[in-house]
Amino acid sequence: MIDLKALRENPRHYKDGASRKGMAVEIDRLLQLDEQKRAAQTRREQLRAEQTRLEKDLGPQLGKLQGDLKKATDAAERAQLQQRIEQLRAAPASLKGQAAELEAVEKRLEPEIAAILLTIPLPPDPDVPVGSSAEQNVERERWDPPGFDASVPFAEQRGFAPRGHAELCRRLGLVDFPRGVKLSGARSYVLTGRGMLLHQAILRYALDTMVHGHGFAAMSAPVLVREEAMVGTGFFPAGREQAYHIPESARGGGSDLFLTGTGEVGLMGLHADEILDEADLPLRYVTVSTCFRREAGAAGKDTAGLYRVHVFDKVEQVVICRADQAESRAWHARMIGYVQGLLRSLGLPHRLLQCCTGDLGVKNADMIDVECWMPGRAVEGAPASGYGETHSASRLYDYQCRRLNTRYRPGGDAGKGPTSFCHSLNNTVAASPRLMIPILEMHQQADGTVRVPEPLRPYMGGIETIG
RNA sequence: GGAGAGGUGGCCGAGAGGCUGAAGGCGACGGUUUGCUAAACCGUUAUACGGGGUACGCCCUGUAUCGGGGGUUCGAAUCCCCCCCUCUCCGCCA
Repeated sequence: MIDLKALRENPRHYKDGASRKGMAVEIDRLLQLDEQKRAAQTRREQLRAEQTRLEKDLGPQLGKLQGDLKKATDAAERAQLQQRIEQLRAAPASLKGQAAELEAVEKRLEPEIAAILLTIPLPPDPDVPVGSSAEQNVERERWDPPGFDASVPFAEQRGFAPRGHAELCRRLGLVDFPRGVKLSGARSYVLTGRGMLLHQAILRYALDTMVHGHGFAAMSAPVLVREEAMVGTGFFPAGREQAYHIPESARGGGSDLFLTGTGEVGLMGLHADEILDEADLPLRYVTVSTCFRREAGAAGKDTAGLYRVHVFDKVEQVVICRADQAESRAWHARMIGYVQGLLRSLGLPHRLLQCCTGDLGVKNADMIDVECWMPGRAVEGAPASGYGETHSASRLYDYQCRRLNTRYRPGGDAGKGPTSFCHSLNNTVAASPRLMIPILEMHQQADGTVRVPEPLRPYMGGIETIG
């Protein structure tokens, strides 16, 4: 969520940001509603102050008059007293009535203001290239393992035509697609035997790297969350269609629940409505969680194999740091570096893509995607077609923490001084089975077997080859 | 699922229609004292939003907030209604 005060002061900045992201947004309408609401609020508060002042000296008077009324016996005197009481009561009552009307105005405006505010995107940073779609993303860096060149056809270098991962999985008995579909429909799969072991090895290796190599705290994160967590992390309302919805309220339960599409939701939700101690920052969390995605709107896309599935597991890293732009940027680079190190250790060619403004979501100021080379995806004559997205690193400034109401100050909750919203960042460490694709395809051998990358072997009982 | 207890500031804990943004204590912070530490003493100690000012550090001012929402009343932390949450015991279950 953006800062409404900042929007009031500089609407241009946010209009420009939205247009660079290619998002239509009702900023003028929002400002107009906000103006109306504040006018009503100011007036209402003045009336209320007046009412309280009146009541302060009216109370004793009323008490006295009511006492007199009780004692009075003469009918005329009683009537007169009665009338004075009515009079005294009339003034504050009228103020109260007016205030109530204004309050009704505010209450009518508030939901619309809040709804529009949630849709206003964080403006992209000035150094993010302007573009309208993923086509205009800019390649920033490329890495190939020694002795391999992803821009040269696989067959030329290795002496045999690569098999796609789906075929490798079937031939090696790593995945049972038909039974997955029988159980759960399209985009479902069953990892079997060494397929399951490879999947777990990837996850555990990635988790261990982050924890023991980079000092991140390992956490579990709920994957079934309330709507506030989805709104707070910025996935709702825009991405509502992507999430599985459990309508518990319709069954008499307290609140509806949603299955999360990434561990980021659980990790970031952890500190919603908290005031953190500045001394504890940055918080560095890593989780491994099952991710659920409806893939609405992706019908017909990547239907075969393990690339686009409804359920997968992901190791996700999240950093919550002080509200400092330079620090945010430094963490972004570092978090990407961790992934580069991981992919190198697995011998996977990959590249970094600077996402253009049109490819950013509402919540990020900047996003770098990492794509791994998947020989099976490469189309003849177009080497870049072989890259498939495996990671995405977002820099969000305070957009997410403002929505989540995650703040910090020296001394934390019990501390003194003004609070600030934290900055947050997130990046994939490893998503599997998608990451199995480049691993299987890159490390396949002429005989149809697959060499297990060395770092994964300890997690697979020491085996060197799947075959 | 059944029965009971309870939600007040950073924490503990009073208050039972106006003088209560809320006693007292703890903690934290600032100061006095001190060779150092401790103790003692004095002081400060919420947040959000609106309006005004600003040397952009804040300052002044209004409103709201005692789990949430509604109601009674001239006036509600306090009375009434609804909801939510936490805890304890029993049952069921991984």
